[in-house]
Amino acid sequence: MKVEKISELTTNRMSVYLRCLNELASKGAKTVSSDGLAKQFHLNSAQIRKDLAYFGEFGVRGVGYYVDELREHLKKILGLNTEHCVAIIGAGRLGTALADYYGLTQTNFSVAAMFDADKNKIGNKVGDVEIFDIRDFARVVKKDKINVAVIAVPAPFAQSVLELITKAGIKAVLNFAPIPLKVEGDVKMKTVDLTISLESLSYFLAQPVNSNGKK
Amino acid sequence: MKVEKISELTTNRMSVYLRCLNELASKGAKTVSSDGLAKQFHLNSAQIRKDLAYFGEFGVRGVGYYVDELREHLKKILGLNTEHCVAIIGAGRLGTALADYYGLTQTNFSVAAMFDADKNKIGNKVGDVEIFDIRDFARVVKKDKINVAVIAVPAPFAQSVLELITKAGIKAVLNFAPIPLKVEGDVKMKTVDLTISLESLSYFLAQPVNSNGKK
DNA sequence: TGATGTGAAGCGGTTCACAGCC
DNA sequence: GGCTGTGAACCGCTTCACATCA
Repeated sequence: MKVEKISELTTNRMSVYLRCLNELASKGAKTVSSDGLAKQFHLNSAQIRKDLAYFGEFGVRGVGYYVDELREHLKKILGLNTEHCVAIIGAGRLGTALADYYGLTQTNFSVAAMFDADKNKIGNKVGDVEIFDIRDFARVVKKDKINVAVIAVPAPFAQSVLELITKAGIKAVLNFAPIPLKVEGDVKMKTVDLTISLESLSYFLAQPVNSNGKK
Repeated sequence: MKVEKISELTTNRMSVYLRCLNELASKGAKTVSSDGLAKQFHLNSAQIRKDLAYFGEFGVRGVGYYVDELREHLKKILGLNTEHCVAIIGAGRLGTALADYYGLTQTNFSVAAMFDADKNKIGNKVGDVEIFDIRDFARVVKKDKINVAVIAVPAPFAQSVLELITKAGIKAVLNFAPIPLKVEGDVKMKTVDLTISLESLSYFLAQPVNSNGKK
């Protein structure tokens, strides 16, 4: 185990490993080797070992990893042993879909509040989640101990929403607005940009295919 | 201009550049330098030049790039000069939200059909888009000339849906199922995994913050 | 023997720095 | 003078290969 900076690529994979282990556990597996994991889930065994080794020596030589034990380690590493309270800013189609999506599938994240500027939406509920006036953002964040924000507003409003989020002291942001945003200070933002994904697929479709069927 | 393999990171950025140029054009800019682009949108000027140079010599030394001209080049490179027909598989919350999302914002993509296995949903419409029986997939794909598929079904069904898509001859897939999928043959798949994004944010939140406010 | 943990090699992408051109 | 296009340097991630240990 080394004390060095962990790359985001590694933390992303940690999340994948946890998912794989959950599946193995549900099938009753007690131990698994890095090679076994790699084969089943199309991963690279050396990478699995290296990623895990950043955080500790979880394996047993000649045996592999104990599934349940490693799951617990991963949950702790990923901070999934504590509950996260999520605010969704933007109660349009995307925002409301996300409200349900997280609520249903993610046990460690719960959507505590939604926000919008549209008077017709304020006060309504999406499932159990109330839509608040965006002007009450800081107050509600504080009251409900919200520590994750999701930006689901149209692109032109995204930067100012991000600043609002930053001012409220939230450190983790998931952004769906298709626009480069400037992040200030000690805030982590992840952007999910569907336009980029689609246009990149479009690029692929526009390429001539070789005779062997590969690019 | 070199003849070499273009990385996906580059094509992703091409999409970003196009967006930036669209914004500049709407503000009436006629020319822009790589440095100007970089400064305004928090990019790297050398990378912009290098990315563009993979596809041609679009710039003029001492001047920069002509905005409208470069936009046209980028659209053509990204295959955005032709219409793409999209099928969404899974008419749940996410699928229906996406149906509207694309229809509203993306001019070169149009959602032609949705699919589900739930008899109660089949025949209904989301906006203008009809929900078909998943068993009619191949037929509808052929009839409507669908060339992009979106997987918005629960994880356990995703692999078999992907195989259905592949069999129907579709080459571009956008996957929202949080699970590693095995892609066969000449198919390009992009995965948008919200669980990974969230858990990676959770990891960040779990880290101790240094006194200088940086990691 | 079998699988981990890890130094070293390999590879790909980013950034630098400058020659070349308008 | 200003900005592009690009070889070279740099950097970080991935993969290999093996010493190490149960």
